[in-house]
Amino acid sequence: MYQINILVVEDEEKLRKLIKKYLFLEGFHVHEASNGVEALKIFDTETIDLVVLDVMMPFKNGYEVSKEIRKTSQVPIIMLTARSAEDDKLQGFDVGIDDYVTKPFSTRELMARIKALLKRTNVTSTNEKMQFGVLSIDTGARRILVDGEDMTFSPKEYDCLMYFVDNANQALSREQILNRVWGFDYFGDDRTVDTVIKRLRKKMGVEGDRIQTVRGVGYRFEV
Amino acid sequence: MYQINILVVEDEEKLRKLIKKYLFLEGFHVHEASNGVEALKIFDTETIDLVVLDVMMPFKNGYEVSKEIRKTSQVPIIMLTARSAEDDKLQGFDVGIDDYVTKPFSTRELMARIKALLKRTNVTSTNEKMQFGVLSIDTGARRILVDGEDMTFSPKEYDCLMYFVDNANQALSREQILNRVWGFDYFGDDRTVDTVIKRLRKKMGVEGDRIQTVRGVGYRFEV
DNA sequence: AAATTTCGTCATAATTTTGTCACAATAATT
DNA sequence: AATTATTGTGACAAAATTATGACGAAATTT
Repeated sequence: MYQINILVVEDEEKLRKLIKKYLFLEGFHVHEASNGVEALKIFDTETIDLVVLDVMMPFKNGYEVSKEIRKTSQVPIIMLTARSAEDDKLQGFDVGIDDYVTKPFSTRELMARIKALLKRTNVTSTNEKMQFGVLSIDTGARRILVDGEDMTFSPKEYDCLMYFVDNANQALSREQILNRVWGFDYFGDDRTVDTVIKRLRKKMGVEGDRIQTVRGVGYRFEV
Repeated sequence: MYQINILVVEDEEKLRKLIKKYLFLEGFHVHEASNGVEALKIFDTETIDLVVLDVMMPFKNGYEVSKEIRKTSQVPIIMLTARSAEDDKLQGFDVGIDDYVTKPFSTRELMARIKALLKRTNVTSTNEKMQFGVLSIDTGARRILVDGEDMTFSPKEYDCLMYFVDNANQALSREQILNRVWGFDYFGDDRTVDTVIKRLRKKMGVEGDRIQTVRGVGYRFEV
């Protein structure tokens, strides 16, 4: 079963570990960050389904982090606030926070809020098996069959294909692809994408031309 | 068939006998202790697979007992708490409690929790005999034959393989493996997993390449 | 207490992935 | 048709990741 990925951003280690443990017991896959910079880094490199974010943190506070995240993503965010001060909440909803939990909170409450938010945002943990012509994708196994043959896709190739599949029939610019697959702090050339596309098409065999070139823009995966 | 041994530590005799009865009906072998000192004594002399531990007990309370146990063992522990007070839980996870049941509880709930925890910690009672090519696994005897030859797997190797078998055809990240096999609070390097995989593959002989490397992620046991 | 086994880390080797470049091919524009 | 812009592709070296053997510490057994 595919696990839901939750990023916990909390500088206080003890609390972070505690939250992690509870989330783990609930079957979630947990990523940890002890500060904002680390959080953004993880967020860019991992597929995160929900973020639990402490407001009060050294260097980069919760609002700044969420503002950064919101530049590229609509991932659900739950904020942990120390006080129940209303102005905190107001400020938070402004920068796109989805829900709040006020410290001190019970873990039960936090779990309930997380589950509710996941439900609200339709995040599901399905071990999907998809089929496109002779192309079979098993996300749980992270395995792809082409014509029944097990085909090894490199991480970049796999992530790229997943991005295409998630956004089938949509023209995706090289920049979009770079942001999502490489992370927004990637500095290389636009045309790196072309090379990965080349390799993808080759490995996908006859299904390779599901990846259509959208001249002047980027590519599109057709279903 | 090998029976799972459960130690029930509860000073109130009536409740203890009740729990014992239900556990017995579920096919478990039950050891009883009415106080902490007795519990530790039994724990040292018997092979115990799981402990059900009441918090409130005269002389030595549940936390003290679990702290003692944790000095030498990672056996799963379920705590019975009188109140649902969260601070109880916080304290408990600190001393290594795996799960909680709040009084009053239904026996059905307790049984469910126990079974879930046993599953989570890979304690199995079934005298299952599995076969993967020339690899035979007898979980009851905790024995593995490779090509008919009895092969000794170290605890880590065995646990790791069991985790793989339970999650066959699933890509498992190093972190997931660490969490399950090493325990949640393990602090070492990710790549410790690699070393165990190396040893596993070697001992598994020709079946060794059932453990596939999933680049950028971890490993997958293929059936 | 001694012997044995297990375990984690490290260094190094082997392998795979990845980005870039140069040039070819193709499409769009003049 | 020629020119220009954009994309396709093979080759290659650097970078990243994984495999593996060795070693000593820790744990377990004798």
